[in-house]
Amino acid sequence: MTEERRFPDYEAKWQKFWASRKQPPSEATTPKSDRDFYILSMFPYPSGKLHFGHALPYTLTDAMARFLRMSGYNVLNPTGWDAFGLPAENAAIEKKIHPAKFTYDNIEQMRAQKHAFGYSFDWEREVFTCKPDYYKWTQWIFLRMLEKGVAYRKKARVNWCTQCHTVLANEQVETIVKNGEEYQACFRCESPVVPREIDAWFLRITDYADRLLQGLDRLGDKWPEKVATQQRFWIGRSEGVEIDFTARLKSEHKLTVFTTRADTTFGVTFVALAPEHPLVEQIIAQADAKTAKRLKEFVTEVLMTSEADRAGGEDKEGINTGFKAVNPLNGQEVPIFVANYVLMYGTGAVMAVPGHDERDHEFAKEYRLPIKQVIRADDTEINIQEAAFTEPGTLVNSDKYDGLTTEAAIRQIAADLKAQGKGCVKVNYKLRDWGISRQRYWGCPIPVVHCPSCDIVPVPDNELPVVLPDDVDFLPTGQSPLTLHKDFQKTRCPKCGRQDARRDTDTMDTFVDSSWYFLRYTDSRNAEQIFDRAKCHHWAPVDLYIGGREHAILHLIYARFYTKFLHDIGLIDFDEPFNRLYAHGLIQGESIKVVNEHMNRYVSADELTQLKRSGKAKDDEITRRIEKMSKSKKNGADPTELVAQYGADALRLTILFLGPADADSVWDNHGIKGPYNFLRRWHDSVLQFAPLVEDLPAKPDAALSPVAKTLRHSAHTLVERATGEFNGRLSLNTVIAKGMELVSDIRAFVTAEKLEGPCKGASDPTLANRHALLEAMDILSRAMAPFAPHTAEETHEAIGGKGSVFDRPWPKVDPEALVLDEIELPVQVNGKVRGTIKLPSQADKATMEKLALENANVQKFVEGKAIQKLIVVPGRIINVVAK
RNA sequence: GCAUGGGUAGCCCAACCGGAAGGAGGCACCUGCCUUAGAAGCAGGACAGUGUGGGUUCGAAUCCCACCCCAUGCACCA
Repeated sequence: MTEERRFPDYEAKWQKFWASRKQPPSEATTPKSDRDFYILSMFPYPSGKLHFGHALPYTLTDAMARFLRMSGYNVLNPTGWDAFGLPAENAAIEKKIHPAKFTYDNIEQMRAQKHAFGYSFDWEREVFTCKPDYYKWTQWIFLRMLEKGVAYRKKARVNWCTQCHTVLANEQVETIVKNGEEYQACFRCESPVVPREIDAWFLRITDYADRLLQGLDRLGDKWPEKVATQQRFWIGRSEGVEIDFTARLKSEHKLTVFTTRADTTFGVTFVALAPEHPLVEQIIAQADAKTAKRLKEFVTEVLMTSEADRAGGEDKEGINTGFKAVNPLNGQEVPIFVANYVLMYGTGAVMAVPGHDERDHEFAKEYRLPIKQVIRADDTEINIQEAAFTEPGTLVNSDKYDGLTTEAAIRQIAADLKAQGKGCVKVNYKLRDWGISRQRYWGCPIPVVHCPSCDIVPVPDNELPVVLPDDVDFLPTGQSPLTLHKDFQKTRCPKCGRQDARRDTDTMDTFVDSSWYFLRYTDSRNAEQIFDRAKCHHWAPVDLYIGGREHAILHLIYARFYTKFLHDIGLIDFDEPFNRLYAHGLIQGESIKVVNEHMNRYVSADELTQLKRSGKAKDDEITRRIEKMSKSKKNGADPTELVAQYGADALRLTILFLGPADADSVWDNHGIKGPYNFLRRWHDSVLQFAPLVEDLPAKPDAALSPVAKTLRHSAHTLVERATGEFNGRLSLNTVIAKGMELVSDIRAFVTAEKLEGPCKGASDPTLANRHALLEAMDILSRAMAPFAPHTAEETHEAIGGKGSVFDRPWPKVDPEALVLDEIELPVQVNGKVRGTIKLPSQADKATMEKLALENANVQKFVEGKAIQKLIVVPGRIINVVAK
């Protein structure tokens, strides 16, 4: 494989050529037209190393962008850096490198890697979320939110990461199982998460819940169903009824519960409160000493575990408070419990109906509480003592509501309660407001000032940005370095002028930075405004957004929320940021674990070969698993190394050849050989055949030979398939396969037609064939250009192409070339293939029938039988039904 | 448990708005040619009947029903 190393050489050549003639997309401020296309891949966190999680989406995006440009679109394909974030700060603490230096060094490296892949990004629009010229506008949006009451401050129980010493959003907490133990962990460092009370900034995303939901419907099939479903579930809209019970403590208190099953109100046998419920405090105060003590202990214990952890817990526990609540519908008194399974959702109190709710049923069994049936199944017998019946049905034991259906009863009961002033219809969401405060340094400062007289005062727009100071100490104390930075904090109150005001030391969640970056790209160098309105509308919204499914809820819901907010304050006309979303799959690796007397750990493939050779690992001691690539599992591969070894084109092709880009796939280092061989075969063949088509005289009128027609058919099929996939599912693997086929067809054609030497002029009898060959090679270069741009340039040049292959238009399908003169068709007798017939492709049904029945083998099978039916599917098959 | 996607040759993948599994293609394998030999290359070849069980149909990998397995995400939200 030594001599083939020339690929990387010509790759460098073309990369230089492209850089020298790069034309940025138009800066036009005209309204967006059909020919303007904004394609975007999610910008990366600059970890310093480009991995497969980047290489796949960028390769896909680049292929698409190149295809679109060749097809005549004015394409915007920017990139940038999601550059704030914890790793930089951790590096600062551990390695004493300033986060800024760490980040910019990483960016340098990754930028070089991106270039090596031959990606055609619009670099002149590059954004860095950590630069003041960007985060000035992140702060500016925050101030607008503050004005509108969308940003607010409240004391809140938050998820605290014990390792990162910071607050995490609910969405950033994962359930992790390690050594059989389940716990709530930080999505980034996997350390345990505990609850904590803290003053924090929130964004009122819940106000947008309904619109976020409706927007999903509008996006329709332009977004993957899976992502839309996940977001709907996350928003978790539920319609129900709030019902006012009366809690009888020493005095009477209103106790409101939320239920989606108001029809089961007659089945209530107890009321359960979340430990956080406001009434719990009073109950403890008024309960007898023994109960109060037990309650206090219980509440403390439950609150110690984080909310998510509580949900994961298996046993339902609770304490009977000794107090009763009155059911407003039937006046019945039921006991009030405080229970661990009740969340601070809705009102934090539930009316428990063990007969028709699984959770209440489980709890009732545990504490021997009555289980009452109030719903009857319409067709089956049910035993409510055994298991809860949670389906809708018909009401029983419910007084005047008996006989109503679930649906009707809910409506009726809600109306009756409302009339009595004891309830109302209510919509609840699982979605919570977005806590954005982080007690960290390397993030966007929150632009507010705390004044002893004026309380919270926004920093005036003309004082933005609030710049992150450089000179800070990084100590592993868990305290934000900004809280130790006296000069940063010390400021004058913008409102009253007091000198002893203090800047807020929180920074924003990095998801805030990435919630609007796609808009900044449209005018990324604008120092006066967040973006020019006209420029923004020339490109935005994004036509195609490409990224991983891991962002299905977090980033994508935040970005949609931000877009709606910016729409509401009149900045933009649209309120959905991404017209089409393409969620690419994950490239996984095969991990190998060896368990025997020598070891119990993951090994790399190379290591395994050695171990097997030395007899230290036997087949039955090896476990192979397909898993996400990770260092600890030793199943990673480094795309940059592979580019150095095989070239960018080979890696790009391999990545796209792995399978449909929206499916998960497994990386196999051997897999690169196929595409690599293809590139060489394509390149070598074109170089070998180029003299055959040099300086050809004009195409003669002579008819094409059948072989030449087959070649044209092959070439135009490639164009048809490529165009179809780019405009559709993006199963680019099939397009590459067709390209491989065309190379074989070209080689076969030259052999079959015995083409040799240069053309002998206009009278050369092979001239028509040579033109067919030239066309095929030309189409091959152009149709493969989006995938293997360097090789496409090289081969395009070899057959006399001037300039760049990307200056050529995307090839057009000649419909005539797709029609073959003669086709072969299978003939079935009673569903089994019994023969084939050859016939002109345009043959009519009668001819097909005639030829089919004349076939000797078919006759053999039909003999002695009566032909009952003839099914003729033009161009596909003929089936003879005979008995 | 729920949601979404998926089970086709030793492996990856194609066909899946029903129509020949001469598998589109690739990896690995085998045979020739080339070579001093190997590697590479060139030409060719072998290998599955589509997770399981039913149904619809002239015809099912494709449509319908039930079940099994894998992947990913969410899981006490009343």
